[in-house]
Amino acid sequence: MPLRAADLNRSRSLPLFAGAADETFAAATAGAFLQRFPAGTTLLTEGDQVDFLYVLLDGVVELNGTWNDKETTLAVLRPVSTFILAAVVLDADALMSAQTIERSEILMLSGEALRRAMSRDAQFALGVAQELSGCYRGLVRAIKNQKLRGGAERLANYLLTQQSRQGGPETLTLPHEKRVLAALLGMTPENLSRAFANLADYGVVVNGASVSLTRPAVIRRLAKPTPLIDNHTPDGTTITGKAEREGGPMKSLLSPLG
Amino acid sequence: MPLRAADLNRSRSLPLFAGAADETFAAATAGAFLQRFPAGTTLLTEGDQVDFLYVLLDGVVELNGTWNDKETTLAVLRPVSTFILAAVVLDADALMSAQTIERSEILMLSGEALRRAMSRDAQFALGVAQELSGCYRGLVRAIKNQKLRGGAERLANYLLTQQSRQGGPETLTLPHEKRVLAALLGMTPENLSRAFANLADYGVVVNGASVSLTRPAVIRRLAKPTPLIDNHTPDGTTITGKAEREGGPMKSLLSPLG
DNA sequence: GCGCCGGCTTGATGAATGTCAACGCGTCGG
DNA sequence: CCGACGCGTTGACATTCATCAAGCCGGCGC
Repeated sequence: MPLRAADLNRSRSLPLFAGAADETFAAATAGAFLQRFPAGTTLLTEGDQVDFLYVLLDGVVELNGTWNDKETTLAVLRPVSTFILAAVVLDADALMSAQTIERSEILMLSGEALRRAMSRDAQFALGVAQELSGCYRGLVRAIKNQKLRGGAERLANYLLTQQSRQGGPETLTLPHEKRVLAALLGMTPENLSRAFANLADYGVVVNGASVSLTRPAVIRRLAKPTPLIDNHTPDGTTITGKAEREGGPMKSLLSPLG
Repeated sequence: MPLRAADLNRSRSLPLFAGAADETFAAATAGAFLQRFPAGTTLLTEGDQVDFLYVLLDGVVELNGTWNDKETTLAVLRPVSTFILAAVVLDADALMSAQTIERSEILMLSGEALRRAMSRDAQFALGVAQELSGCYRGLVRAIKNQKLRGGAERLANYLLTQQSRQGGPETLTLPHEKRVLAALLGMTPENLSRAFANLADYGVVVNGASVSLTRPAVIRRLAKPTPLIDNHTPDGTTITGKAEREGGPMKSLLSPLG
């Protein structure tokens, strides 16, 4: 609950607020408060009225949707990320649920205040529009990834993006439990296992959470990555501050989650 | 090419411009021009630099993405709709291709001018953010629809939304060729045929482009429509002018396309 | 140490979907 | 009138994927 200056500073450096006047930022964060949640907490259920913009400062949260007793993961977020911006802008119901995967620290900003701030500060509204554009494009990538590629191909591309985000070493570390990864890639844990097994022929060696891509050329020939689907832009924990780079809240959508 | 006042008026009534000052609207439409395209024209290819915001005034256009010789339809748009707003806001490459399905009339607005206008007029920037939020939510619905429902269920829900949009009569008219519908629902034309055949047991009678939903209760029990996925809001050809209603450019995403 | 439990893997099976081929049936042009 | 062509349908088949069941393994508490 104690709202520290350091926490506000982290929000200030969000691309979302990049162009905003200090005055605007102050107004937008006026009624803000910080909250800490244990792992497995449901922050928001789809259909709920959304009153706050959430800013994940620490931890991991998952966004998912359900229908008819089935569930699908839409994104896994890492700090610093905002989420449910679109619902806040429209003052509408949430279309997805959010729950913590690990113990998380979340800053909550009044939706009402944000909307007022947008009306007053064109630069801030522009920042919001840019952030939303990034989210939108993240979703377009996700749909293309989902509908155009098979399971093994999605995994291969995930590994390549992950490798790129971690600095391009031969062996990378999976940032999530495999079950979470499976959900993110739109398959069952069983099929993720089999997909890994298939990739063995392409020089992918798995050892727990660490994965080595021996034979980069071969795996790339299978994955056929493209900037029109895969966003290899480094974006993970470090905030760039440049609003133009794509991948706001949803940056972690398919591969971009590390 | 002749830019008539009537055409500009139609754009003026777009929710996108609802809050904008007349001055802003004038500036944004300064270098605008109107263009007419025959059916089957490619307006934009994914990867292209985007210099204009497109406003579909008449006709039908399809948005799709490709990878590895496969193609998927992301949306089918009807007038009046804007498209590739996100790319314009970020001054980025297009993530999807656009092509006319029928002869179309399209207004093209300078992206540069739009971005400048956003910087100057907070109300306009707010309108853009709202439009983008609607698009974003449309995509979220699309992903949930795609990942959580099977083919027959997607079709059933499509029919229900379509029925709702056409005023709720027992028998509705498919607004597209079946091949286009199949692509929109994420299946092959063959499977669409079979899906229709399956729905016969649920009181769905197909006769060319006209479909009758005898036994509404039965088909609804199969479809299980929900506002968290299906947007039954009437939205088709008539512009509401209310920016808050959801479903901007992408409103036609899954069912909302008529 | 022992046993329990959760995450992961593996195999067997079935449902859903894509692919390929053939056919009916309209439209259109010779 | 006839034939070509495009759309839609139907059937046989292959592939992908989910589901169910069982087993392996490492961590942790007793």
